[in-house]
Amino acid sequence: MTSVPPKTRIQKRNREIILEAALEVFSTHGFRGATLDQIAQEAGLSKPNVLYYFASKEAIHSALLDGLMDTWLAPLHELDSAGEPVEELVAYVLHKLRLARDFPRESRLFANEIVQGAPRIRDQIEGPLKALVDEKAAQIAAWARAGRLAPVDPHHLIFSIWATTQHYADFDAQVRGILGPDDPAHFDNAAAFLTEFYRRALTPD
Amino acid sequence: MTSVPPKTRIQKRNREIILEAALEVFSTHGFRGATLDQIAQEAGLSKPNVLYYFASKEAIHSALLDGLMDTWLAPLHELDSAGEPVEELVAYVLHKLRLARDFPRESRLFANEIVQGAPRIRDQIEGPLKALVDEKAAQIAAWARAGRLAPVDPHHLIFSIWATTQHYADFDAQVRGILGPDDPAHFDNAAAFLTEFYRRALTPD
DNA sequence: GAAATGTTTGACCAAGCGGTCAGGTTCACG
DNA sequence: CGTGAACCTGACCGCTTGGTCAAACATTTC
Repeated sequence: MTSVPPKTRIQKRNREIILEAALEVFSTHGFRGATLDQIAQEAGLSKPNVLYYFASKEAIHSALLDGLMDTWLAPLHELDSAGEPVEELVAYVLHKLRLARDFPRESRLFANEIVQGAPRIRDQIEGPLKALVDEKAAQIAAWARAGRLAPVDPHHLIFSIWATTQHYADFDAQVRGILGPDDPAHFDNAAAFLTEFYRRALTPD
Repeated sequence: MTSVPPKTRIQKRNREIILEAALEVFSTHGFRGATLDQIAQEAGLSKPNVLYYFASKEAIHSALLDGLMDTWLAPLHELDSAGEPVEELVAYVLHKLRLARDFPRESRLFANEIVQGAPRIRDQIEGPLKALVDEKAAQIAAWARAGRLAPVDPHHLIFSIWATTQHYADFDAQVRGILGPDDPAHFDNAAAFLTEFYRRALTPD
């Protein structure tokens, strides 16, 4: 928001190294559980050097969250009102599941934040996120009214999609504990299950 | 496990006060984010007094998790192989949703723990929880084979139920941010949505 | 090649942390 | 009502935390 884009290439590189390290640490320990020393070590820099690039621990965390929100919302943007409703929604489910598989740390960063009451991103949730969800919910409701989709509460449908997909990133430790640590296909199985599941539930009679 | 049941009524009372306060604090800040001072203040006791009843911060956290695991597993135990499959599963969904509504702090305590890699309850997950889930998954698979249930991957079905119900406790901040802070019926709406949703998805053709 | 600017660090600090302890207070019970 | 056990607390301790700073080291620029 207020930050000027980094000037030198060293700045650009080190800021990125720090954000990468911070993502690792924040996503596995939460904001308070993470320490600057941990982040510095993970980044291969000294602590004062980390603070040379970011004003504070808070600032690193904010930078991460800001940079992420857009990526996280993107797939919902793609819900196309011109498409075939059931297939559009299934595609959204699979897109979100892919995100959970490829960016689990980002997902857990959000999860940590929201479980603890979203103190730092409340505004983003009540503002742009709510606006986008409301818009897409209206779209889904219109589909349902037109009989092209089983009648569903659109907001709760969206929640269910978030829940079922992000579960594989956020609760990975539990999923792996139950399925066994090395079930390499469990994301594929999840994809198959969710596809079939949402298709059955959403296809109108 | 090793703890002798408290003797005096003062011990019983204060241990309970401390656990109640600790649940509040741990569930909103995570283990590392919570402090003994916070717990002591919330409990209305001095910090040394808290440590008179529990050996350490760890010990309080363990006591909470131990006492909770059973409650959390109970509804899955009730899945009755003699019942009607779809209705049994819908009843399970609603039972879990009620738990999320009535015990959100307990749910968030687990969520915090699992998001951060479940370092303290890995054994419980890979042991008793996995055993119970595998048993019930076999039951569900049998129902599906008998044609009394749509064909589904039983493990992923159970994950989806956990995800969709606990979502309303764990991600409460997000749900409220989107639905508006005072939608008193949102749990009822969720119940209606999930009932309809799982019925459609699980009823065999 | 030197001055100016940008980068890095060891040493340090105040505050907060989990936990201890000596001693005072309250309670149960004969 | 006396006494021993249970309960409670202020003061304190060693350690970690986020953050500072002066000075050393690189890098760019002219």
